[in-house]
Formats: sequence, C-alpha cells, structure tokens
Amino acid sequence: MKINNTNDDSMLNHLLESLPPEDFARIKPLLESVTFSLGEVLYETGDKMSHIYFPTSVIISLLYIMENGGTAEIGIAGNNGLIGMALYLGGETTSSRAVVQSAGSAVRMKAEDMKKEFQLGGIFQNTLLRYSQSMITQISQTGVCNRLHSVQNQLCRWLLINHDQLPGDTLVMTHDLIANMLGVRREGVTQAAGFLQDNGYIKYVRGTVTMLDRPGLEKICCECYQVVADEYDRLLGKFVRKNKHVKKAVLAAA
Amino acid sequence: MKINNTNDDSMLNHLLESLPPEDFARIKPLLESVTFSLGEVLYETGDKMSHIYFPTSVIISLLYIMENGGTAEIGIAGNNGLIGMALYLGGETTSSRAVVQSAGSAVRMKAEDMKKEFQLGGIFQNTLLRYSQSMITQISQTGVCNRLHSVQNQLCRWLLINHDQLPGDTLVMTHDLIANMLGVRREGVTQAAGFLQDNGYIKYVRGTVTMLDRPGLEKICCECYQVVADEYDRLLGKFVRKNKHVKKAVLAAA
DNA sequence: CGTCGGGTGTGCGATTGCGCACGGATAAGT
DNA sequence: ACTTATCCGTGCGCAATCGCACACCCGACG
Repeated sequence: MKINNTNDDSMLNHLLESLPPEDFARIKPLLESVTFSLGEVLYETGDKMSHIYFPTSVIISLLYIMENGGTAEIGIAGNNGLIGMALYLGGETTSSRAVVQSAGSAVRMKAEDMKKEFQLGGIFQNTLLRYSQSMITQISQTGVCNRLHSVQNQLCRWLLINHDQLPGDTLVMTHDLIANMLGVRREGVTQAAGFLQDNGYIKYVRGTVTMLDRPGLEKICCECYQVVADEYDRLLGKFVRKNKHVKKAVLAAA
Repeated sequence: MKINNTNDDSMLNHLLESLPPEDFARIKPLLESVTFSLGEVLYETGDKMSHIYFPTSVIISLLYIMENGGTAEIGIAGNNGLIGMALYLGGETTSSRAVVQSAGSAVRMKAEDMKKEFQLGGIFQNTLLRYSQSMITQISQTGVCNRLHSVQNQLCRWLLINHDQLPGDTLVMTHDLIANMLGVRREGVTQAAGFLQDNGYIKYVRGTVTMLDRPGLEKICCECYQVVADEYDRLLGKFVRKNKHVKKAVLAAA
C-alpha cells in the first residue's frame, strides 16, 4: 500500500459522491488517498482495522478461508462500495480476508473519525447502513447461487459484477484465481471460460479476460447478477451500470 | 399470527435481555407479544414490514426463492436474534422470505418506535448493529458451507443451529422441508439423516427429529457451526449454548 | 375398517464437479 | 537464446449429487 501525497479527485467513490455537498465538505478533509497493488491483503481474518476504505479504482474481494484450505468469495467491493463494515457495525474485526483483486486506489478515513461522523446519525450513517443491506443481499445471493447454479452461471455473474467496477473491459485475472473466488476447480473455470470464448462472449489470454459481448453475458447469466444490481440501485441509487454497447451506439450516432 | 393480551415475560429474547435495565424499561412499554404457528410467513420478498420482531420461542427461517423455484435458507433467527434488519438498515424491504420454522411467540415493536430508539444511538443501536454483523457472518458461512461441504456436514450444522434455539431436543420438521432449507434433494437429507440415526446421533420419525448426542454431532460437524456461534458470542456475549449433557451431569450430581 | 395422502426408503442412470496428471504454450528472467 | 515459472488445455477415473420412479409405512379421516 502506498499513501499518495496528491489527492487526485478525478475519480471518486460512488457512496461518497452521493453525499450532499455540505456533508461531503465536512468529510473530505478526513480522507487520505492510497494505492494498492494486485494481491495485497487489506486485512486478515480477525485483524483489527484502523481505517475504513472507499475504493475509487481498486477492487477488493472478501474471501472466506476454510480450515481445509478451501476458499470462496463472499462479496466484492469496488468504487460503489466500501471496506470495513465491521468498524461501524461494532465488531471491529471480521471473519474474512480482504484481498486486492484489481490494482488501483482508494480513499480512507481513520476509524475514529468515521465513528464520529456515523454517530451524527445523518445521511452518512444512512448511506453506510444502506450499503450494509446491499452487501447482505450480495452475500446471500452469492451463497444461493453457489448452491443452485452451475459453474458457468456463476462465472458469468462474477464477470458481470467485476465488469461493473472496471474502468475498461479487461480484467487481469487467471483461471486459477477465479476458481479460488468461486470456490471451484481451476479446470472448471477453464471449461466454462472456454465455452464463453467459443461463443464470442469473452476473450482471454494468459491472465487477462476481456468482455466482448456484455448484453449477451447478461442474457445467459442466471438472475443472480440482476437481483443484486437492482437491489443496490434501490438502496443506493446512482448505480452506474456498464453499458459499453449503448455508449458505443451513442458515439457512433454522434 | 395471534396477538396476545397477557404479556408473559417468563421467557424473553436474548438481545432484549442483554440491555441495561434502564434502557429495557424505556423499551418495554413499546413491546407487544404475538404467537406464530408453523409455516406462517412473516413477510414475502419485497414486503414492507410494519414491525420488528424479537423471537422469544418462535424460530424463523430466512429463505431465498430462485426463479426456477429452488429455495435455500440464508439464515435463522430464534430467541437470540431478531427479524427486520431492513427496517433499521434503511431498505425497508428485503429480498428474502421469513417463514416460521418452529411455532412459538415473539415480541414486536412498531417500526417507527424502533427507529426512534435506534436514533438515540445508545446501547440499543449498538446491539442491533452488532447483531447485523453476526448475521452477516452466519449468511457468509452458510454460503461457503453450501459450496465446500457435504450434505451431511450441512445437515449437522443446521441441526445444531436449530437446537440452540429449541426449548427441548425435538424438532418438528420433515426431510422434505429440511431439504428446502439446505437447498438439496429430499433423498439427500434422508440419506444423511439415516447415517446420523444409524450412528446414534439423532432419532427421527415422520416429521420429527430428536437430538440424542449433541457433543457427538458437534464433533462430526464441519467448523461452520462453531465459527458462527463463536462470532455471535464475541459480538453479543451471553450466548446460551445448548449443553444438555452438561446440564444432565449437573443435575445428576445435585 | 378401508382408503388416501404425506413421509420415508431405495434403486438406477445421468450429470456435475473433483482430484490428479501431464503436455503444450507463452511470458519473464538471466 | 535458454531456462524457468506460470498459465491454460485436456483426459481419465471417482465421488457426490441430481432427477425420477416406485414401494412401503404410518396416521388421518371417513
């Protein structure tokens, strides 16, 4: 992790962006910009966190590690979320590991500062609590999808969720790592990804995956992606869904 | 649902019990006792709730229903929990169904009253938030267990969690319903339950399951039960783990 | 006392995913 | 340019689970 001297505001976090100007003005001086590289661990199971993080471009995975070594992702937070719910929920620590899944930056806030703001009980508190509920939905849906849907369905869901947080269409990620996230075998991911590539939905080469046909992916995906996205919309509004195809059409028309 | 005239306080809810006397005194007049029968639905996906419920003897399942009709339980709340997190988290509705899994009573509180109390920001708010975190842990662990552990392991976990909320050792529940909770086949449950019965852990007949050897169940269960129970302990303390065997030993010694 | 329906036991083939193992291909380092 | 590590493709046998079908059993109800 690198602490940035210059506070580049060109990109921000959706939760912070959604705050009214006067609230954001109060909070802004408390923020500090940091940059993470791929694979970094923000905290381990049981670690006490000193800061709450609001990703601006970094994508963080919340991973569960079982006693037998198996892993599974329970949730993702990108520029539409935050890391450190346990700090305001009161538990201080969580039983999961937070890993950088895609390098980038975040702004952070000292735990004490955040708690003071939270105690004011205004829109900031409200936003954090609503985000918690959207996270509960995400975790639930992920769990149910694990149980009832095929690896291919889950891979689609996972790609779509990640795509929403990405600046472009390309994700740096090996099949092996995706398998760890989904809690399945690497070969299972290879096979599912192979199918998606053969049918023109994605393209991948040695550790990168590129989305080619997002609307197509949405079509062959189970409902799980949409349910979570819609619930986030409802709870937090302002959700910027990826609509590259729409954007392209608009650009072409212009 | 039946609204009770007499407020029988002989049994209470652990979360409410844990409040300091002065706080509880303020809250008590706002409570109303209600009784539920097996299978009743407290709310459907998307329903707006008017009350928050604190179970005293009833056990409630939170179920997800997929488009293809498949179901899976994401969490349970008994006398150590509450139903209606969405009310204080701000979303008002949830994308799950709350079903009575074991008949019994609860006390409830009007949503507005609860919100006012919550806004005071004291121990009541703290308790509710900590409970949310414990619920997040439960949901996560359930999801991961779904993915990585066998049906038999999951059945053990599920039985233990339910046993913790039961007044006795007998649960009224068919294999078919358990299958719906776990998101697996009825036959799978029959097989796993058969194994548990053959080895003296449980006994069952036509819609009832009785725990015979709880410590044994804990031994052959995956870690998932313990992780959730420990986290609840840490967050909310005062968790009354079922220790029938210990109690019996104590009684025998007396 | 007989019927009926829900709950449980069980068997079978199909499918999915797992574990392992190896081979080829590509990037990265020396 | 050569080695090495990493990533991906693929095949095989195995285990778990699924989907379905049917038989049995018990209790409820008429």
